[in-house]
Amino acid sequence: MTNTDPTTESSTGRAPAAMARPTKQRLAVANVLSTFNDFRSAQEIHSLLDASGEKVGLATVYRTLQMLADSGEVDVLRTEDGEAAYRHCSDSHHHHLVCRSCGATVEVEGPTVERWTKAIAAEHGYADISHTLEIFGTCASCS
Amino acid sequence: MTNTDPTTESSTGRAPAAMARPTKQRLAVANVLSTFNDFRSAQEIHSLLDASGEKVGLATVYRTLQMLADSGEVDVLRTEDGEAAYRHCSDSHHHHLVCRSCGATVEVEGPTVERWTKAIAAEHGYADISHTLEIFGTCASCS
DNA sequence: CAGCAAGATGAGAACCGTTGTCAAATCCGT
DNA sequence: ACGGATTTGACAACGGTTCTCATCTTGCTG
Ligand SMILES: [Zn+2]
Ligand SMILES: [Zn+2]
Ligand SMILES: [Zn+2]
Ligand SMILES: [Zn+2]
Repeated sequence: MTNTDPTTESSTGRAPAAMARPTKQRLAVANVLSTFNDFRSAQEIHSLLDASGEKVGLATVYRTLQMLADSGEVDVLRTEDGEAAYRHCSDSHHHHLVCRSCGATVEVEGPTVERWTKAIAAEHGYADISHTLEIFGTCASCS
Repeated sequence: MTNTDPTTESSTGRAPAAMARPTKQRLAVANVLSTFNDFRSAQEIHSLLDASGEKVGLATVYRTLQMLADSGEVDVLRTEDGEAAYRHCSDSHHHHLVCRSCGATVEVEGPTVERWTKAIAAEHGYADISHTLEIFGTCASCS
């Protein structure tokens, strides 16, 4: 929320939501991002690029990911051990139901919990709400 | 999937709530934890100990915090930039509403989200449900 | 098309939170 | 007090992320 970016004052006015400059590398990153639906680490994404023949420096991958995250084009989350994981921003916000023993994951969503978090937050005077939610259990075939 | 826990505890039930060994250092850490209500980083906690005269090695602080977290005596969460933050925890199941800028934390709870997670999980055939949920926002005084 | 300045890139170093190492200190039951 | 097991702490090592900066590219102008 703090407006700390002095570089956005182009004479032509507000920049559109498009990528600042569609360089080969940035397109490559954006491209890999569209090949998977789960969250992957920056380094993993770098490897994917490498494996697919695209040669993009690790620093550039980080920079691009950060940039896409800032512009809201990708979702970011932190793994339990502190790594950042990225995923192309899907239109539907959802959570994960993960099997504790085999890892089987189901994507779940619903307005109930979304409403609840917003309500609770508003009730306490908090604004600009976001949340993280993971559900763990034992799946049918592991019971 | 990840089978990385060799310390298989007996399936007899809940872990005992007692601290393994109440050494001077562990008590000191547990003590500082009771002096604040928001989430603090391990290093911050180490500084607090230092400032209060208690000399506890950084490694020990990390170890103790980890241990308390594992035994459920403290809450842990990851800040946006990947650092772990700790806070003394009340015994009842609850979630946190955390201010993104000043860290002010409110414990929240309610049957709604509990019911929702159980229902969703059951709907997908998952049993023995648990969940993690954190809500982030900007508190009233930081707006 | 040549020239140019702002912007982007990448190899590697720097950073920083966290974890590992291991000798020395401490604890505890006997 | 004794001896074995546990814990501690200074410091090294690690891994993810960011910084640095010399070297390209890009987009544009004339
Ligand atoms: Zn399973
Ligand atoms: Zn949600
Ligand atoms: Zn809950
Ligand atoms: Zn605040």
